Amino acid sequence: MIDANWAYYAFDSAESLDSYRVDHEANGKTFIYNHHNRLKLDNSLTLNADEVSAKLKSGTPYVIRFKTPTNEQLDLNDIIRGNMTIDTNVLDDKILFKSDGMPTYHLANIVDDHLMEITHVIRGEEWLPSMALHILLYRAFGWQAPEFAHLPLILKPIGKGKLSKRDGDKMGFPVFPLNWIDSETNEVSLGYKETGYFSDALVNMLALLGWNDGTEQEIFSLTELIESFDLSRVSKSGAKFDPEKTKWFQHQYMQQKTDGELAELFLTILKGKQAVFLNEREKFQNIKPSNIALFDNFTDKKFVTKVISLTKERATFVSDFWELTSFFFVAPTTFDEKAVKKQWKESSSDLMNDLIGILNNLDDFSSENLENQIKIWITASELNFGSVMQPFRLSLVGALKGPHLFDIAALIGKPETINRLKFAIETVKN
RNA sequence: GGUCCGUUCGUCUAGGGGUUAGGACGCCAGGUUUUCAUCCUGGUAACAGGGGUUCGAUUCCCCUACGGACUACCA
Repeated sequence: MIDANWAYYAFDSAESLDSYRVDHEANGKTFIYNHHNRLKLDNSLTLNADEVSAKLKSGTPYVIRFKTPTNEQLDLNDIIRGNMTIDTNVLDDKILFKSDGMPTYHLANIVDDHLMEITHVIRGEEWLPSMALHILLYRAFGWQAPEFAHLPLILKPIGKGKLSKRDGDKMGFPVFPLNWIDSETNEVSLGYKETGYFSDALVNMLALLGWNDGTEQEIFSLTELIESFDLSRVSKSGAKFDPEKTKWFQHQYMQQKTDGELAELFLTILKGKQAVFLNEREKFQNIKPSNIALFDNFTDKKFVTKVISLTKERATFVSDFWELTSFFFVAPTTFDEKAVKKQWKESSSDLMNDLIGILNNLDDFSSENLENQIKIWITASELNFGSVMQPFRLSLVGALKGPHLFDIAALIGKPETINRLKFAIETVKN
């Protein structure tokens, strides 16, 4: 490039350039190393050949700068932004080769991409100002330039500027795909994977951030994305990142997974939970003998799959399942105080005793039959539905939450259901 | 400061010379439900401002404002 007059040696020291910058600034001007002043500076354009080779021989530090052409309106085409024109006179003579013998990004990038036969350069908008230089570099080498697409930036959810790792740490959402550990502070920034996001949900969210296919479809499988994604439909402006919408995507993908797939994932969490309870087995045994029988459920894929089917729709992450389903595996040992106060009336113990009587006589403990029989009893006894169901739920779950109560009873089975009712009658005092 | 890019509900966006300016997230209300959720239905809410061009502008052009990027011997 030097031989072809596309570049030149520059011997200016960092200090001298700095002082030029300071000088210019003091006069309200901006110092740019380009055609404006390259002929007044210390380089191979101003020095004669002998002086240059003397400097080089003596080991004087040098860089190699690009000799930006002058007085040209450069037509640039970006797949996303369309046509732009840049006046080459405003460009500076970028350093191509550093004094440490290493190329700068600009040189390395062009050479590397050319050698790798890159056809499309797709990168962040922060590179847009460098595009003119890169096009010029391709021209200088006599290489055909690839196509360019400058993607809009992802911005902070609140406040100004582009999204940074720090924002995620502050506001409690991941920024990186995987955990990232700061090598200096050892601080860990949680990644999407570790937080529990499915990769296809994350990809879908990212794809829709600044792009859509023109229809109202928002959920795209990877295959659909490959089919319909089109750079020319990417929007030009930056997009504020929305953690809530990201969660919504994750929830959608959660619902698409089969109960079996989710059970498989939950099973690994359950293994750890089971270990905890096994460690406390003795203490636990004193409180609730009935729990021992349930330990098998921790590893029973069929059982876990059913549990998932009852609770999937309310889960966003696999890690939500324990909170949602722990009562399927461990009987409640305590009862939500507020709920007890509100729903466990004076008559509740007697009602639950009566309920035990009804349940004892049931051979068919399916959810449907339970529901039918209990409703018949409630109607016949002229009871209030809630006055039975609320203490019943409290007994089985320990709180006023969870899926259809008869499904819960059917799944944990008759002996366990009755055990829990008995325990509640003994324990809950109002 | 300079150069470049951008600007439709709070957010992500569709649209594009004549539209009731559409969808999604969020929020609010109602419904479903024995509970908490989920879910369903409905509602809220936008063309940055000013000039042109035009019969007509949110859409095209210009200016301003605002936002963003870059402005290193980092990438």
